[in-house]
Order: sequence, then C-alpha cells, then structure tokens
Amino acid sequence: MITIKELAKMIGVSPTTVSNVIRGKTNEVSQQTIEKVQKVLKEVNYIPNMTAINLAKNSSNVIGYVMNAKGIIQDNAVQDFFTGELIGALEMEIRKAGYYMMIYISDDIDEIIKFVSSWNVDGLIALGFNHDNAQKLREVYQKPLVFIDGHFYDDGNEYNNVGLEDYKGAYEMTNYLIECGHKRMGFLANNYIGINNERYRGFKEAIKNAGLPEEAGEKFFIEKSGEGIKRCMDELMKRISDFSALFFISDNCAVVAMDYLMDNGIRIPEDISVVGYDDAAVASLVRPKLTTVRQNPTQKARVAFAKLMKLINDPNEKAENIILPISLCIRQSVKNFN
Amino acid sequence: MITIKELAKMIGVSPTTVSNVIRGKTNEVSQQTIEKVQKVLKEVNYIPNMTAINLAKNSSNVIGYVMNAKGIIQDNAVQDFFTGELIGALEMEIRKAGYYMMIYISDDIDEIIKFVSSWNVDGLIALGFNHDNAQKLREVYQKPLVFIDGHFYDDGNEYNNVGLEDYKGAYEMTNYLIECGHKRMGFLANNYIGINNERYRGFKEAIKNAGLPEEAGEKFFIEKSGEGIKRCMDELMKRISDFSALFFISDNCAVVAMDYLMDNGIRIPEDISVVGYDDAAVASLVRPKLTTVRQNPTQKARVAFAKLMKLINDPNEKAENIILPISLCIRQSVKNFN
DNA sequence: TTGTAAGCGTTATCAA
DNA sequence: TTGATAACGCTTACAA
Repeated sequence: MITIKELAKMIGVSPTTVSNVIRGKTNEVSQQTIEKVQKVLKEVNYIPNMTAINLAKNSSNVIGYVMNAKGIIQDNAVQDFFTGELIGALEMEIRKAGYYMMIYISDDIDEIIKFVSSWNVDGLIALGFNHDNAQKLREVYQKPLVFIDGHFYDDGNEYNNVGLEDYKGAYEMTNYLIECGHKRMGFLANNYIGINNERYRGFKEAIKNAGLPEEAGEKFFIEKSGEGIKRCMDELMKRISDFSALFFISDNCAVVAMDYLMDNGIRIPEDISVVGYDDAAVASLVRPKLTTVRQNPTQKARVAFAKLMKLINDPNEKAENIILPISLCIRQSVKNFN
Repeated sequence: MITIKELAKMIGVSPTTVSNVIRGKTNEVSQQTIEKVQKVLKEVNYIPNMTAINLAKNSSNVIGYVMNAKGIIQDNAVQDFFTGELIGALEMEIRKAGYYMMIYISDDIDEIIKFVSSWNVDGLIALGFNHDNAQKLREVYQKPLVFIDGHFYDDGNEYNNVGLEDYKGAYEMTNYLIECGHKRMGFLANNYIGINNERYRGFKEAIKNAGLPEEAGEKFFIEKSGEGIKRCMDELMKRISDFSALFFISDNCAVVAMDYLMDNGIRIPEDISVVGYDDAAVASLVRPKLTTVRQNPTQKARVAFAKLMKLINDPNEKAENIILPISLCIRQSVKNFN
C-alpha cells in the first residue's frame, strides 16, 4: 500500500499538500498543484489507510450494530427474519452515508461496552437492551446512540429509541378476536418483559374493556426455538379445547405452532384460531394464511439510522422516542363465530 | 479514555512496561511490577485503543464479510434466510476467535476492494463472486481469503472456497422426480451462472441419463423478488398444463410460487408437483410440506471460517475447495404416479 | 501557496 | 528488568 509520504516524494510536494488535495481542501492549493497531484493519484490508485485516518482524527468512521443477545439468530426455526431484514437495511443506510458497519452480538453487556469503547465507534444502534443495561451503556458510551425496540422507564435520562405501537397492535388484534366471538384466548410469549409485555398488556386490556372476565385471557410461556415451541405446545395440547384462539408473540412462533397443530390433526381456524405479530413474509405463505399485526423492520432501521445521523451531525439534536405505527393484516387463520 | 502513557505516569513506570504487562509479556518484567501495574489496570478499567494497536501492528483484528450483490436482502419475499443464517453463524465464530466483524455489501467490486484495502482486514469471507471478480479481488487482496459458493474455472490460480454438491443435489432430486413418473419438468432460476448453473446441469444430466428426451427438461427465468416471481408465474401459467413438476432454484422461490399457484386454484401436488433447494425453515412449514434438497448454511459458515483461521495462522496452509454434502428431504409436494 | 513538525495511542527495537 | 525512542500513516496547527 502506497502512503501519502511516498506519494509526496514521487510528486515532489509535501505530504500536507497531497493530503489536502485528497480531502478536497482545494482552496489551499494552486490549480496547477492540484492537477499534478490528482494525476498521480489516479495512476497509482492510492487507497487511504482508515486506521491512520481514524487515529489522527479520533474518530472511527464505523457505526456499530450491537445486540444484547445470545446470538444473532435466536435459534428459531424460521430464523430471525426480523434481525436479518434489520441488518440488511442498516448495512445499506450506513454504507450510503459513507460509514462502515461493525456487528457485535453478546449477552454480556460489559463485552459490548468494551467493544464500542475500544473501537471508538462514531455511532451506535442497539438492540435487545433492557433499562439497566441501556443505562449502563449510556453511561460509558457518550456518543450518538439509538436503541431499537427498547422499553425504558423514566429515570430522568432521555433515550433515543425507535419502537412500535406494540400495545396498540395487540389491543386491536384482541379486539378483532373478540368481535369474531372469541371468549377464551391464550397469549404465548417467550418472556413478559419489554415490548413483549407491552403486547401482553394490550391483550389483557382489550379483554377487560370488552367486559370479558379475567380468565378470558390466559398467558403461557413458549420457548423460541423450533423444538422448544413444540415442547411447549405438547403441554398446551392437554388443555387445547379450553381455547378458541391463540395469540402468539411473533409470526415465527405462530407458524411453527400451526405446523405442530395441523400435524396433530387440529384444524385451523375451524378447531382453533391463531394470530401472530410482525407480518413476516412467512405469514402469507402458510395455509391458512396467518392473520397478524404488521410492522416494518426496514422502516425501523431507516428511521433509527436517520436519527443517529441527526445526532452525529447536530450536537443539539434532542433525544426522542419514535413510535412507528402498526396495522392489522386480517387473513384466514381466525374463525368468525358470527 | 485513559491511555497507556497516562497510566504509566500514574504508576511511575514506563509506557513500555505497562504495555508489556497488558499484553502478558510477563517474562520481561518483575513480579512486583506486574502486580503494581495490574492493580491500577483494574481500578481504572483500562480499555485499549484498537485503532492505535492496529496502526502499530499493521493489522486490523477485523474479518470482513463481503458480498458482491445489490443488497444483503435479495428482495425476496421470504427474505434471504440463507444470508441471515450465514451472517449469524459467522458473527459468532469471528467473535469467539477474538476478531471483529465488518460487513460490506456492494455490486461494485472496486468498492469492495477499496474497503478491504483501506481497512486492512486480516481475513475475508467473500460471497457472490464470479470468476473474474474473484480474480480481481485476489490480485489486490493478498491476505487470507475464502469464498463461499464461488464457482471458478481453472486459471492456474488456486482459490479457497467452500461450496456444496450443487450438481449432485439437483441430479438426485431430478432422479427422484423421474422415479415418481414425471416426464415433463420445468427448471426455474433467476440466472444460470455459478452454482445455479451447476444445479441446472444436474437437472439436465439426470433427464438425459434416464433416457428422456431433451424437451423433458425445460428452463425458465424467474425473478427473485416476491412480486417478480408472481409476474414470471403469470407467464408460466399459460403453459402450466405442459408440466407435471417444477424444480425451483431455491425454497424461497418455490414457496412463493406455491402460494401463487394455490391462489390460482392449482392443487399441489395433484395438479403439479414442486420441489425446491436449500431446505429453508419455511419448507416444512408450508402445506403441502415442500420436498427439497438440504444444505446447512451454518455449517458452511463454520467450515469457511475454520479454513480462514488456518490460513491466518499458517502461511503454508494450502488452497482448498471444500465441498459440503447435500441430502434429499422428501416431503409432500411431489406426486407419485406409480 | 507550500512545507515542517507535532500529535493520535500503541508496539517494538535496542540501550541502559 | 526497565525505559528511551522510533515507527505506524495520517491530520493539522503553524511557520515559511
């Protein structure tokens, strides 16, 4: 790799001059020199050394994508379409903006903090953070930081976040179920914290507001992996006739569960209705087509990155919690009793 | 961020000594000093500056993941499960090995070359490269480099690659179709180069070896995006009764096409059989369950990274083209005429 | 308009 | 066993 210094020697000017024309500081150098330098620049195909640039400028040109999780793929049978789409969209945005993307996934928050610190990343998109971890990260990492799907309580700090109308989506979907005449519904999630709990709250509230008894909505734990889902469904099967509808925390789960149910001779939606959340591509590919709540991961990525750019370019940019809208996708997996 | 220099001043030793104990070069420093330094190291939570380390060592500690493509998500309705799983598996391997992962996707090979050069990445995993681009990359990038799913002709150079028994998979699946009594089959791909062409070759060869006429196997172009697939299927529909089976280049395509066909009143496999390739999770979730050729992206990632590590750690490690095995997944989407 | 030189935070060579 | 000091490739005051 040829360096600026060598280049300067070749051309017969100083490194500063070469550096200036490379960076387009052309008002500090004569037209004649510019041309002389640029000519050679083309010839030798000079490629800047990012590491050196970053050390000199105390920046990094990298945007970090960190996930507080065990792995990028949450061991789900249908892979994590959400993460995949997010990363894909983000990669494009980051590259178009002239930055580079580093990915770091760990369930150890300290590892994540070490990563962002030692690489001095210019900006950070963070997923899978609960309040405590978010606070910890924010304390150490002082540069622009936006969370996706974070759900934090008010601690006097302000967080940049882009989320979804999680509560509303579940509320409206549950209402739809109730309108269809369902009176006994199960809610299934792998945990009941953060956005999952928001969705559950929406579920419960809809039931309450409809004047149905508390027991009309029952919650269950369901693992995330394909095998795990089936194990949990084994349990649920014992009481399957208690329910007329099942509300899954994600399409990923819903679709694996549907597979399981149908393999066990249960008809959907005749015997039991199922709904999901996310509107993953798979939702409209299975039969019956899955009724679900739509969100758009690409949009989430773009909005998050746009906010990050604002924060990077304007130190006065204010913290913001951006909530993206949901909509209902009514398809074929819910029985209408009316 | 505290620096080694500051640390040294605090402790009352030289930066060299501090650096030595940080890097565990403990045979060059007295036990007493080691303890003194380590004590302070803990207290101040020293975090090394990667940029500085990399500049000094002329390395980068980063493994690049580059794709010669338009975008990470190939605009397919079922997202690109393959890419997602690959990236996920790779991220984990890279991190466990103490490296960091940078992702760069571009359809401009020069951009990719610029990226790897200016970041001086220590190793590279490259996807979506044809022979010419691979050669170009290899010429400039002299460090360890392994391709995934590359398909290169012999030009005297040797490439590290991990691929699949693409030909064999298609050959065996086509044989299965023929055994089931199919005599008129369509093959549908978005292009006929690289591994796609290998699969097509397997398809044709099986037909030939079975003594069927050339026209028994016909190839079609099908776009990759969800909408594109449907557009192409619109065309195919005009001649749909000419075929008893359709072989799709990927499960992603197959599954969208099945959706389309069933929406248009065509029964699978009664009216037409369909098979895919990859055994994506979605394959066993749709109805009828999709008969397909299985591959394992996670394994691909692991094998590729393992090879990369060998190349990094041993300059004498030889170039290798590793071919992973396929297997057939016989499910429900093929009609048996016998 | 051009060039010199210090500095970014490390590593590594070589004296002390 | 320790510590100066140069070097990595670039940016950026500041001087010429």
